[in-house]
Amino acid sequence: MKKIVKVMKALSDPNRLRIMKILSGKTMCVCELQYTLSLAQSSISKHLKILEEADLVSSKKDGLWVNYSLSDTPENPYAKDMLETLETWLANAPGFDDIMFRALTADRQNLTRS
Amino acid sequence: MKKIVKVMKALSDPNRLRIMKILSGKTMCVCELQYTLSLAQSSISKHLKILEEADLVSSKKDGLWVNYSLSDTPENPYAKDMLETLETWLANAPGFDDIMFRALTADRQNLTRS
DNA sequence: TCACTATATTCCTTTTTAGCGATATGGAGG
DNA sequence: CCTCCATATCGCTAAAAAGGAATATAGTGA
Repeated sequence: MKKIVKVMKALSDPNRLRIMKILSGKTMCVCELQYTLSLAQSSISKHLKILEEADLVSSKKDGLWVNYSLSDTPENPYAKDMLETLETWLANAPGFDDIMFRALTADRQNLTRS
Repeated sequence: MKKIVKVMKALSDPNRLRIMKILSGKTMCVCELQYTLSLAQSSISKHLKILEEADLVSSKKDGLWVNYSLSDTPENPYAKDMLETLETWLANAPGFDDIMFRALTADRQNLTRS
């Protein structure tokens, strides 16, 4: 039951749903999500941690960057079910257009000083 | 997207999940839920309101009592999906034994002064 | 080793939520 | 109309969650 709560809580925040929607389209690093959502970097990191602890998202280091994507093989069965459900929901739900448009121009190369 | 958040938020609280579990077994009035969950009456009412506004639960007056049950024909499609999902989840999830036992002895006749 | 960069963590503030007691509402019966 | 009861709502307090700025961490390249 604790696990159900964890997954539901993770999905009950608009910005985290936006992250799920974005990641359903492509893998992104923290800075790209930060740009897309116009949130502070620490806020993005915190949201990602909550999603990762709910087993909805997984991360993989790539040098300095950390790439986040939807969890491919979630151990938490509730997360697994919700990932399937979200696939349908987020594909059709309104209210994501502006974010998805912004996501198109999020490119770590341009967001970086190097 | 607002509607998704509403449904997820409604399901991200342990006591509201307990209510969903109990109502999946039988229709109950507020005082029976209050007895089963050992919460203040006002707290139960508030939880039920949140669940009802998410379209997960519906109510029907019966004299002085108000009977609550799982929403039979939810208008909110996300609520509909989650009701199906919860049917499986709650049937198997651990952590509800004590509550379900208490629910067995919840009877409005014994909880009432009349 | 040093400087630099992306991300994680900490600290603090503001907002939201859960809980309770007290009061309000509305139906039932005298 | 008046009283009683089940439930809903209000007002408040305490705890949790979201947000940002600042700092810590860890990888990279010189």
